[in-house]
Amino acid sequence: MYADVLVEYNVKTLDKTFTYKISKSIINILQIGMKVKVPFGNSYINGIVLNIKDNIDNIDNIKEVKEIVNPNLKLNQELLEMGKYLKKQTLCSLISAYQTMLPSSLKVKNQKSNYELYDTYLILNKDLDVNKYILENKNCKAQIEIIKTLQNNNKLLKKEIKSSSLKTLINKKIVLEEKVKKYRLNPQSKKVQDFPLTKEQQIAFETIKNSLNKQDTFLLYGITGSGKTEVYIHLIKEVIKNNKQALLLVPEITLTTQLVKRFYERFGSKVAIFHSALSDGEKYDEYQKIVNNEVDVIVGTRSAIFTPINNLGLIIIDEEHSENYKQDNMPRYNTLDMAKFRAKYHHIPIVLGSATPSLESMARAKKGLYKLVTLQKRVNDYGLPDINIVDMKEEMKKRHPIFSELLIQKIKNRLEKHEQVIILLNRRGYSTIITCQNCGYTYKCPNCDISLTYHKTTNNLRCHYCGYTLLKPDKCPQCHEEALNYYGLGTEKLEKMLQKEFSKARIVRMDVDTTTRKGAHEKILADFQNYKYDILLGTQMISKGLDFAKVTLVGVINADLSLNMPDFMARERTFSLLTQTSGRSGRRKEKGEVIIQTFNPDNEILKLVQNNNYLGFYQYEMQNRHTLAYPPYYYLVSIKVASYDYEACSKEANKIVKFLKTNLSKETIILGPSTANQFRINNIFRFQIIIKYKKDDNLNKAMTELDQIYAINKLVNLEIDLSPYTI
DNA sequence: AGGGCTTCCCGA
DNA sequence: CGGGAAGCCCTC
Repeated sequence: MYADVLVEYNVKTLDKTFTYKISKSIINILQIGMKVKVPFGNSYINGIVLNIKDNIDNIDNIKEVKEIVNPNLKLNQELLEMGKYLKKQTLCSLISAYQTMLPSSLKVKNQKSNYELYDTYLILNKDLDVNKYILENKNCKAQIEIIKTLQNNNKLLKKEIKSSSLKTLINKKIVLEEKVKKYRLNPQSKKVQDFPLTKEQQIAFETIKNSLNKQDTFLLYGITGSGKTEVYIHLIKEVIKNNKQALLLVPEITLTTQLVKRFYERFGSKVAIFHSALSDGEKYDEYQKIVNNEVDVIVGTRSAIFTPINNLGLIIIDEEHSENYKQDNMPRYNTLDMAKFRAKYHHIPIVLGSATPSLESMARAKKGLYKLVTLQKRVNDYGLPDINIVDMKEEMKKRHPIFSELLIQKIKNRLEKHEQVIILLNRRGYSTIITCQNCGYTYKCPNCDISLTYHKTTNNLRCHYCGYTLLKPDKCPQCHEEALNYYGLGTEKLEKMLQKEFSKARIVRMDVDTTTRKGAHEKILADFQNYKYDILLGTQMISKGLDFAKVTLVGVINADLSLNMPDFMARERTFSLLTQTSGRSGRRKEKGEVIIQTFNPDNEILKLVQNNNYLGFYQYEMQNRHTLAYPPYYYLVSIKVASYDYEACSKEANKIVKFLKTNLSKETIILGPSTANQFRINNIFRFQIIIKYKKDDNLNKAMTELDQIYAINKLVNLEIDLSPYTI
């Protein structure tokens, strides 16, 4: 018998299997999907068995596979196939596909295999006469004490007994040690009351429930506070009734502490959680729980889509519009693609939930490819907050450059009433955008309709899509004032200013800088929940999924920041961000309020946010996308050409465009090469080529070919993204 | 010629 | 990826 083994090295030239003779010692236990240690070159490395066969074409000097690394764990048939699909979707090597799918404790390269944790218990040896031993050792008081305690308790944790006499008893086999496998996370369920579903929720639940054995995709469009989670919970209970498991994906688990807590309360030890903030050991444990069918529900971030759930019954992707579902390094997979693979494999439905569905999902729902289920009301008929838009151009004149009069007055009011406030300042990314402080004008590319980015080194404005360049002007072309300004206010500075304005307020800041330590998110949110703070200030990480009863005011500082990001998705992101953030306000009886500060009060997107008009936004933005040939009307591919050699980089990028023009279909649009968004990082230059296509039968072949050609090129490196979220 | 350093090639 | 072979330069 022979085994085809995929080896651990992630190199394009080794993206194939090697055949080994299976040693007699493991021939009865070796299975496809197992991790093995094999001789390779002149050392030993790990690999995965992809195939077992009886005969081979003659290979000289065939070597033997003798050792299985961890016989308890293997990639099952579904995961093996999903890896191949992942490779096809992202053009990565098969081994890196499998590496991505496995938690770090189980990665192919990993030599350490023992992550199991045990509790050691002590019990009396029943085969020996303990009383006789006591009589014979009357002087050993400490020993007798231990024996007495054990007689009374039957079983004791070893670490509870500190006495050194224990060792003697263990050596004499009077006391035996018993190891019991232990999990690092042991959630307890609580008796909680089920909320009765509202009419809308009931209809949503029934609709999806009727498809539980079908391969349908649902778009659950429910406004903020409409109780989507409760619908999920009811569906999951239904799945469990059918003896199947449910997978609930969330964009960022550290921000969904509240959700996990809710699931722990309902389902207790039947929940496994899976996300990158877990330690290797914790991940290993949770993985084991899943492999051994010990859980009913898996809650996790995008990597949880690869967990070996044997009897999957439902996949829910919450906040489906979130960019976190796309992995932004190799392999650049899209979680929804993987979910669709699994849904097909298990013949089960997918539920996509959001208050602001992505245009793509909504377009598919409208086309009938997805089934649309809507929740239009907040539970208990709590109203949506009132949204005010404040014109900061006016405030500037009144010398209120950061906090408008209205916002200051409303915050004061909340502090007096002992209610809470959330302040959002979305300073993300580092592109510097020029805005006119007098009239709100921002520079846009005439070809691509995205904001131009200021480059200090060359003193010009540039379009990162097509390469359009403009020398930096002194005056605003619209109002001719010298009021062009670069934005650079961050949360840290804002915190200080806020504290100065409200000296007595208790303020907490939540952004990347304050949340790097493990558990920091949880602590900030718990403290805010327990009213240890009056104001929570943060970046977009405070926008999603939070539910605080006392928050009745949300303030958005500088909404223009995200609106003017140089990206065709900027409008969609802004609408979603502002709608989601607004949704944090007034989630109980007290009416909520939102204040959005902007230099563009007439902006269409902001007006749509103000009126809670998602469908209006959908129509408006679909029109834009149609005109400018962006998704969902066109699919995109992004190719980044990177090299430390500027000349080579530019030359190859042009060669690639030529290659694409001859190899892709005539209808496909090829843009570039232009300089990539981050043109020069660590002295590596990056050019970008963008492909827009509707249907191109040649695309896959051309991309694979390109990838092959550049796999061996050491001077130039290609980063191909077949489903970019951002370009 | 032979040592030392870089590049190339290949793995079952 | 990583070890060994081949290729290449340099020296006393």
